[in-house]
Amino acid sequence: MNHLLESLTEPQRAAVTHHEGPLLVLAGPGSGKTRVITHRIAYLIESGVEPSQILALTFTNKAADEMQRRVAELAPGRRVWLSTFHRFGAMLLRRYAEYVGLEPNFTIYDTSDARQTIKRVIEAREINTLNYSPDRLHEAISAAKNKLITADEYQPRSGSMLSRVVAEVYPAYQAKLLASSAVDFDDLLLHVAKLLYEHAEIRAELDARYRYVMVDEYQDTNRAQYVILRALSSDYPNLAVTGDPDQSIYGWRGADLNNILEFERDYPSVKVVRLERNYRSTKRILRVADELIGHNLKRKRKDLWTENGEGTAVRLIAYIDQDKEATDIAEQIRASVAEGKRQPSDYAVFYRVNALSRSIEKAMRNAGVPFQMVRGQEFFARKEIKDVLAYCQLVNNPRDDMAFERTINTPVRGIGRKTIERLTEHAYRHGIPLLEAARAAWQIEGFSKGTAAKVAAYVEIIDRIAAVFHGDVEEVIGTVLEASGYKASLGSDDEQDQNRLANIEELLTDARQFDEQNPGGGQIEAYLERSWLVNETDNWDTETDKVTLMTLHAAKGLEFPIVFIVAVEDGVLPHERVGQHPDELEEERRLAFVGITRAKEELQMSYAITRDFRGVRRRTIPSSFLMEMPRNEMEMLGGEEAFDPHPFDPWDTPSDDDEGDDSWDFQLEDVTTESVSTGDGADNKRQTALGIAAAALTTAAALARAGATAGLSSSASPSREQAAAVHSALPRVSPDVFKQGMIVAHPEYGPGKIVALSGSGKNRRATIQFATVGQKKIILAHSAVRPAR
DNA sequence: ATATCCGAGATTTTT
DNA sequence: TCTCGGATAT
Repeated sequence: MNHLLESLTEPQRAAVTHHEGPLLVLAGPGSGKTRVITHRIAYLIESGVEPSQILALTFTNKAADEMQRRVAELAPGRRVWLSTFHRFGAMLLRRYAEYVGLEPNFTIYDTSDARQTIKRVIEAREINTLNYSPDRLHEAISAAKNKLITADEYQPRSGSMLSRVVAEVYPAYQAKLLASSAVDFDDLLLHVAKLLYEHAEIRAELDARYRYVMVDEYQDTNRAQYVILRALSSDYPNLAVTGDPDQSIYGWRGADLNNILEFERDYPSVKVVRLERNYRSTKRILRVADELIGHNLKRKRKDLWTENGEGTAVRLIAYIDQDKEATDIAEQIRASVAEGKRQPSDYAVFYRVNALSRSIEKAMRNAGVPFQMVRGQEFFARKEIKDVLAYCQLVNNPRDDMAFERTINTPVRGIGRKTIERLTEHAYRHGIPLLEAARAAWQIEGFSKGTAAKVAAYVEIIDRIAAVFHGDVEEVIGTVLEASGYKASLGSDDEQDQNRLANIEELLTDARQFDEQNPGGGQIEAYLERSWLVNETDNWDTETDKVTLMTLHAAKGLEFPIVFIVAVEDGVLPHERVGQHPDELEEERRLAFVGITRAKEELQMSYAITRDFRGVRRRTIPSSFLMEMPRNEMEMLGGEEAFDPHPFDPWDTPSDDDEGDDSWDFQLEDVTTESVSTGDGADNKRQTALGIAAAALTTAAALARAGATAGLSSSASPSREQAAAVHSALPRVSPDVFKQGMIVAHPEYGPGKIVALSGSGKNRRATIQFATVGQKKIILAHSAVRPAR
């Protein structure tokens, strides 16, 4: 048998040997998906397909690099085009720039550049943004672009103020980008999609050229990517995609789950391969994950299974507060490492939001456990790096006004706001880029001799850099540092300057390495492109022996022997900002699923009974997801700390009304019964612990059922009687006790959540989102509204 | 041009 | 509680 197929299972083999026609590989977590892709590439090559006819697309550089490496092992010396979608888009756009109104030397703006540009556009055109931040507007524009809605097609939705502003800003922003010969990340896809759509001959040529297209993480593709892929696999429909609808966690970035759910409809002749065998996790971990995700409606059924051992029970722990949670986790890790049973790199701690990492970090430090946090502060996004590269950017693309504005007075050379204003005005009037306006400084009205001289000196700097532009990257950057005076400006020995200097040194080192790999000079554009599209989050190293701390999103695609997921609480996971749309709740559930399935041997989920968040201590509600997990695979622990007495909570008892949703009642009974039956008389503490955990879960169930989470859950609305009953159990309080985000109860409207507050004392008013009647503005002193807990 | 003060707002972030 | 950005003061 072919050596490429030897180590594969039957379904894997079926996918690898699939030659012509569309292919959908539904790959569960840990099912060897990357192997399938890389082996298929190698297999195609071995069957005589030219490597240049194969195109493989991923979402991250990390994934692309990893695959490239593995393909190189399987098929040495045969390079296929394997890159991220965006890089592929950039490559095509450089070739076909003119078709979409760009210069081939266009600049790629990152998110902050885009935001900056939007800001400038708003100022220049004096657009009334109704207080929507540039950030918010960019998000909306980005969403539109992901949906393939161009600036001139964009229509405001009636009733949406935001969209009305966007309708004004989007075309202006897009015009600015084109005038600057720049694109944002979304344009890299949008322009390509448009290009392929509008130019049949180019589409046909590329379709034929990229005869075999493969896509990883297909569940994360957006509309633009979908259209590009369709265009490239129409005459030669050899599109092979792999993905897992259950791991789609980027819906908020425009990913359209329907792309994968409806793949079979789009390509009727598709061959579907399911990789359901998991090689990663224990049976118990897998069953917990499987049962949880089974609560999603929008999915494709998969039967996950594994030959791995049962493993230990998944732990669910209720801690008294976040510090106990953090210290206990740190202590567990410290102890196992000290005993020599484990090493730090075996562990990972996941959280829903970055803000939750604090207590964990602190505890790790105190326990002396080495750890690394994976966070998106990227090297190329640092100010000093962007400053320096902006000079190169401007020389490479003289129309790049953004780069001009960034560099004109950085380092400071006495060119102030007024001067820039005049330049901008002049440029605007003549329809020329800022750099060109600067070249005409001597002719500009209102410029003193001194001002004009300063501007001329700046232009001189740009020209000096341009003179060496065809040399090595290191030389170009070196010239920037000297000519611009940037390096000299970092002369002080305060920490920040020193730090920046060090980063710049690092940049030079990086440039030198780049030059070695790309000899011959004149490669600055390629270098810039790399700086725009490669982020240094990829520098998370698996080599060093440290505990990994990261968000659930960042965890996708990784695996660890032991995983902790913290703050599995209502409002955190699922996050409180998920809207009323059930799809968003399902995405949160998938996020939990992703987290769980990262674990190979052990998994601990935990919540804190009280948590300090944004300065306020709040009692938490355990995540409703916990109630969707199989109790019999789990071990519920309160730990010492959970035994501390806490205030009587009227909701903290199982509700005994028999109305409403059966499944909830079943869950309640289930929990209660188990908490009692588990105590076999031996371990008293344990019994109490279970009791507390169960009671907490019960509270959550009661809340969820009452709809107290105000639209978060899909549960039915409470009856009037229920609302009144709940309400009467609650104490009356002073108006000033009410806080933003607080869950409250109203005798008539039932439970609700405070979304806004104003005034104090008897003037204190609250805007409350009720589950039943929507938003109401209420004067607290005159109302019977009470805190729910 | 820089210091500092206040208020608003505070998910996730492959590119 | 913390952080970022804008506005104001020096």
